[in-house]
Amino acid sequence: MKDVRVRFAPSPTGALHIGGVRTALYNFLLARQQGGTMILRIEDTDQNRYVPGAEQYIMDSLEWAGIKIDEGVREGGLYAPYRQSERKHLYQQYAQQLLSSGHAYYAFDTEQEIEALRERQKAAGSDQQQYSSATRTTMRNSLTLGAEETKKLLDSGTNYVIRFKIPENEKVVLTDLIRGEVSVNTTQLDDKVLMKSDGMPTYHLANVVDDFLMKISHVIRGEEWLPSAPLHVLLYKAFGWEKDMPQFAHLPLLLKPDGNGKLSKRDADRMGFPIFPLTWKDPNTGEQSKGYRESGYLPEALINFLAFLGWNPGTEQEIFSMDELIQAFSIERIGKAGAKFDIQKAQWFNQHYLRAKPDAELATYLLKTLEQENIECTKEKALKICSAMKERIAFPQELWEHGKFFFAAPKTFDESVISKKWNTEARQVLTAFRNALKEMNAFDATIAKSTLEQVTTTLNIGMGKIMQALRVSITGLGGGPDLMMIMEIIGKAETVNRITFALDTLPQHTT
RNA sequence: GGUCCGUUCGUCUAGGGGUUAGGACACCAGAUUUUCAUUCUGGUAACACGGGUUCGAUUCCCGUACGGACUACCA
Repeated sequence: MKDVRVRFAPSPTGALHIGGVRTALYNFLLARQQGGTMILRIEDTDQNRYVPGAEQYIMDSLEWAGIKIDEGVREGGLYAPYRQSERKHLYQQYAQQLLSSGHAYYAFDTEQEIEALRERQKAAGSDQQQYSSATRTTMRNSLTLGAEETKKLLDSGTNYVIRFKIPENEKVVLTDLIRGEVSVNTTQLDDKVLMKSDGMPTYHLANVVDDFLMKISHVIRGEEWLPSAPLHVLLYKAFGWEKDMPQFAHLPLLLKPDGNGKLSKRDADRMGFPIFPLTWKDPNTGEQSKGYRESGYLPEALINFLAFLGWNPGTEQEIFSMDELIQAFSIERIGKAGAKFDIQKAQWFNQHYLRAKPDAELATYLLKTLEQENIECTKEKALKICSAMKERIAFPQELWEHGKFFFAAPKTFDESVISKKWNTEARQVLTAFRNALKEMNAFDATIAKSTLEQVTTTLNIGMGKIMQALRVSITGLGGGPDLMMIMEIIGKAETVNRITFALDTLPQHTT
């Protein structure tokens, strides 16, 4: 079996879409599993749509996600260059080959002439393709004009494109690794432009030429390419490369969470989740889109989530590291139907991976946030906070967002807790507890607990009845990590102050 | 419109001629937790429809419906 060589071939027209990340991932998994090569090829044949920074963004995104490139623009490789704009001469050369073998022809039709053809077909009620075996004889091209006239036009610098001459009434069958045999008749195909009038190739030509030259073994790409796959097969045949044709695998699409249709940036914005791996600022509009990274998603969580959108191992294991995915992956187990994008599941994965992180790593993150907020905190304290918080958060930023009370006394108190639990008994216990605390020297979570137990026993009031009140007096909230640990972390003096403040300011209900 | 592709719980999916149609997320309930969350236990919930083939079809075949992709000198 020939070496596995796969490529991810994005176009640098903007940020990398999350669906693109999944495509890259599947390619990568196959390459790694088979001991093959992962190639990043930049498909920048459309000069009008080129966006500065997009290429760098794509590479940064893949790197963040843990998808490593073996050959590419940055890495180099035996088949360089990996940027299609730098391979222009190659496409011209291969287009010439097709021209001389009679598989392609020059076309000189203007936009208006093409438009006129379209009108004629519309009037005739035809369902056929625009420029095809049925209509090419009526147009201005090297087939109808003859060699002499064609040469004259070429020499005079007339604009032209090179079109592929689709064979007449032929059945094209291709085997897709995911969908099985797909067949289509060439009467349904049109004479696609291979070389544009600016001298650049179209996707179809460049893609086939490069995949051949780069010895690509598997073309794994989105389902949106399935309709043009027969054209690509025809191209391989025309070049005489049929035996070296890569195997195709067209991936099911990522669908919007509600309703139907391809997942778009619009949907993501509307539903409030990222669509790009990293934050992206569109240089044209100036619009900024928050990425998965900046939203607190861990790369391992995103990868695990993405891997399961369209693929599954056939076992009941859900948690997979990249290495495990590499082991378990197989194209055969990729599904055929589109997968709706469920951000809740991504959050669950994130929560899982976040919990698995050592406290020290989370503490480093928290400390960085605190620095930005100009809040002092020792490493020991950060460690304790992370340990206390980690079981109840899904994103690292929640360490700070849900843990502000560790650093500042509450200014407001949860109304529903106050109305339900802030009563005479609670005030009694809190007062006694606060007074007892004042008297002591040593203080930690265990002491806080035993002290509170003593107080409640003495006053003969159940601990459950006053816990919420105590919590709200210290954190302002109705929920949070272990209260005794919170008191230990903020310290005795702060605990006493906060209880005192609450007793002084909150209404003295007598319920 | 045409071509191609698809259709199992709300979502991701397993399964496959005879199953109590399995798991996960979400949701709901109970337990535990002195509170919230965690954790644990349990629960609700699916084979798009119609014809075949067959002793038997969710599974195979054909239609229908629905959905999607494509239909550029964009990728």
